[in-house]
Amino acid sequence: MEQLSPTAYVILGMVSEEARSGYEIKAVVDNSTRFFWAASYGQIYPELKRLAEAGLVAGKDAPTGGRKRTVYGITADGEEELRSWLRQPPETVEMREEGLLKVFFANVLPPAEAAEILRSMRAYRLGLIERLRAMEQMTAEKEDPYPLIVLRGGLEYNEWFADWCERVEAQILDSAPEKRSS
Amino acid sequence: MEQLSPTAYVILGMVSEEARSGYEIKAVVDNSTRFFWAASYGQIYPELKRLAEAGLVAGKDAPTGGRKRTVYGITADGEEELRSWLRQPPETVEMREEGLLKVFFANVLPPAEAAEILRSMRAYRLGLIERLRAMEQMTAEKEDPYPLIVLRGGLEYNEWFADWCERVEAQILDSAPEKRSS
DNA sequence: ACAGGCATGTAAATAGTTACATGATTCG
DNA sequence: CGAATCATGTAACTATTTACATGCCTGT
Repeated sequence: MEQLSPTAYVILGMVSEEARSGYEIKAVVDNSTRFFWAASYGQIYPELKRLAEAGLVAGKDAPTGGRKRTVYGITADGEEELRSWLRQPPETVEMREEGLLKVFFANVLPPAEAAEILRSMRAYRLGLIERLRAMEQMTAEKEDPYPLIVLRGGLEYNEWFADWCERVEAQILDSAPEKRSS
Repeated sequence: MEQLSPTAYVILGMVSEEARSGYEIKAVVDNSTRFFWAASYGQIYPELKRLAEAGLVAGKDAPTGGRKRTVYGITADGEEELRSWLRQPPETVEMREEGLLKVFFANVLPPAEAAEILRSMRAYRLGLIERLRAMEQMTAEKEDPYPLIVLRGGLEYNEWFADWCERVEAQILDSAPEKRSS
């Protein structure tokens, strides 16, 4: 068996708590890990099949009312695989932040327009903070403490980022040659 | 002309400062933007061709000694395109951080092993900080202030992250049920 | 002579998103 | 009845990395 992709482990982790359908996994991911690891249907459904073939998860019919539905639970092998992955040092660390790229090249713009990039970035981070705060209550209710730890880390990160944007914006405007009235 | 990918703008930005070869672009990216926007040869060379066809960059032979070499410079159209991109609010914001994923699912591990994840993550960030610091001198020498602003932002970010790891590690070990001698 | 860096490029694989198709069920 | 949500899936596309191939030049 070739080794699994990190996205496979998201799914494995998500079904380890309780049996879930592909649809539910997507919903949970969108309300938790998506800020540092997203997953789309295009990944989830094929991956669930692969994991089932590998014997790491097991699907069973669990219709809601008359609506067809398959939930997947983790198997003993799957749990072992999950635990062994958790014990390896993390590898994938990636970031693609178009805003920083724009700041990097901002020298071709006048300072006022460069500052505008920072304002956009800050507004985006403030929006994220609101969404994360809305998720905080729900997450705090579970007995598993780790999702809350991560969520609060996300909040701190975005607060730092928003603050950085504010400081850099001020710095750009401060050092810009100003028009004097005298 | 279909719109360019953000990676195309990295290249456009990189040749806007001075004419550069694909090889040089890769080297500069690896020493600057790669922490928030990477680019590989597999992207750079084909993209340079596309940009040249679109008239946004222009290549010219610039052999070093007898060694064949093509450097690309930005055209007037290219500068216009770059500036107009810089004026749009940033769109792409992505993060894939396997460490946070592992912390998120750490409940299936005993606290001591969960703490180990944080130690790995912190060590990684400390390593990054060293590399960024090594780049700081060189970056500070240029007259364009923006790369230095971004680099220092990266330093602050990684320092925050390393500190967060330390705090969370302590928190996990603190709240773990301890063996008492009495 | 040979190692290492300069230089250009491509093929294949991997990863991931988007958009679409389909259909059932629930709620107002 | 119609809209929203539940539910599963796939095809096409886009993006990106990795690995390889090629060859020249420079310094030891």
